[in-house]
Amino acid sequence: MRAIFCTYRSDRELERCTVAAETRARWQVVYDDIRGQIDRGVLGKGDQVPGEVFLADRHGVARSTVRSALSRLEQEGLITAGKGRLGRTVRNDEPLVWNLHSFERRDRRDDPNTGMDDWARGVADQGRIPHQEIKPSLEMAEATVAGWLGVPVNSPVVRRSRRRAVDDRPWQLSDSWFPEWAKDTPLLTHVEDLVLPGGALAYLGHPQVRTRDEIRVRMPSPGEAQRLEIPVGTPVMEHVRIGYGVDDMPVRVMITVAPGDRTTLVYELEV
Amino acid sequence: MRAIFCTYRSDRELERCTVAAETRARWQVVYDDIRGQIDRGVLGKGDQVPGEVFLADRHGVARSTVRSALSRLEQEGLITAGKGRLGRTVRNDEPLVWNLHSFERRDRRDDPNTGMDDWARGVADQGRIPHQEIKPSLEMAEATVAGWLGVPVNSPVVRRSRRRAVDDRPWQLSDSWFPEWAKDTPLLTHVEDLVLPGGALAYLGHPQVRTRDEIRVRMPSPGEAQRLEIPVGTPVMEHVRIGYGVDDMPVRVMITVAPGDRTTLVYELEV
DNA sequence: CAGTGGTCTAGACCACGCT
DNA sequence: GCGTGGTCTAGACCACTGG
Repeated sequence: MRAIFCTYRSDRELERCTVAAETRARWQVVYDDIRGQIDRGVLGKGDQVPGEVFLADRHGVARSTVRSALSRLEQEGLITAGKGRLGRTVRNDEPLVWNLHSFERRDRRDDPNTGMDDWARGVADQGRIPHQEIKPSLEMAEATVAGWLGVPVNSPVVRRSRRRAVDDRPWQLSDSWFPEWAKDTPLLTHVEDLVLPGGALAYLGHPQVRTRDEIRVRMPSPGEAQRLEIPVGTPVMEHVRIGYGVDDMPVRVMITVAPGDRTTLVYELEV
Repeated sequence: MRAIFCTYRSDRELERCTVAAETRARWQVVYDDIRGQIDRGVLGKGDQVPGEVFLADRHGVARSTVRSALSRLEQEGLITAGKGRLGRTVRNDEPLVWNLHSFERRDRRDDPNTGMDDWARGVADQGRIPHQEIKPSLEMAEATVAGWLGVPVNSPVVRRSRRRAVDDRPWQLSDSWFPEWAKDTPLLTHVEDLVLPGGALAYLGHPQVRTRDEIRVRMPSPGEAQRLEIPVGTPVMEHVRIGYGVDDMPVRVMITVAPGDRTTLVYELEV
């Protein structure tokens, strides 16, 4: 029983693990080879990963064994596969900060001059170009949304479905749901950002006085992966914000799905 | 455009699917079969997934083709693989709510009677059994931590490394880092929860008056996956809380890594 | 023991995209 | 054209676990 010491360098610390030689699979040897090169900086961000046939030859294994190793690295979000002559490359993604403490709250920064809402301003302030498409619709509330909004299932609700992009790349899918009163407001008719003094909800007489945010993380569904151009091995954040009015009833529910490799959530709180 | 009819017999029902031959890979047919059964509830949480050989036979494909489909479902966190006779099962995880608005803040709920700190109380209130091990140590600050704490690189800092478990299952890895002053306090010597009136930091004369939380999501490193018993296809949340003191200097940085399938973050905010 | 998933091989054909 | 990854086959041996 011979022991092998393998080192693994994380962002914050160096770890060491001991593995029995007999238990180490051949695909793991290939995996460690590439992973080590990435961690040590031999392979930098955006660099091309050696090809499957080359690695199979070098390690003396079958091509499918190499594919097991590379597919694991893809799952972990370290590399991404191109098509044709491109080959695989080491992933390189710049996360965007999304400040959820200030987002759509007291100190919201809608800009009537540029027509940018709070989200767009936050993106523009980071030197990126925001863009969003909005599709309003009148729908029957499904169970989940009905529960959050505190209305009966299948009662009419207004939905504003957003697809947000940054620098012409898809960034977020964000759906807002409002109770029935919203059907007589621009929330149902206006297809652009609603930039109104104090925020659209306050302007329409239904200010949010309290919010509850729930954050979950999971792998994307095939549909989400397609619409957000999410590569294999990238999780998504699911952010649900429920806004409550002065009577402590929900005035809006917003469900946002954001790719994990392009998003950092921030909350700044006073104790 | 040739159509392939494939029939699949589960224990409970016989299904038939029609697929365009040109547009759909054969592993995707198998994938859609199982995914559909999960989505429609034919396969419930905890149920056993049909075996590889069985599926290969029913769909008339090679076993490795079936494995491609099942491995994709594993990546997406829908099923999990057992060993030996167990086979694969549909995943079944109950997320635990972690309220980060109240966590370690003004309304913290440490309990001197039970010796539970704020986190443990939050878990116990949800009917689960919390447990944590703490390892304090004096270390040299790495670049990341030094930057967050606002101290020189390689200057001495106190680290309290936590491994939290719920119901005897690993739950979080949480490391707190304190500036040099902490080396003369129980923060460096006490290996249990520090339950002190108003919270340890306030009691020791360095209250947090403001915090900044950063939340990121990624796939776990191999070490994290092992220590937290994270199955394939499960992302982690990385939560960084920087606490600032009355002089607006950081008094503590806490980095928490939590498995995505067992955690829901909650922030409740007043507008 | 029988059946499960884990690993592995040595081939094969294809679509794609660069040169 | 040629090398890339995507898909697929038909075998094989192994460790593990339940009945």
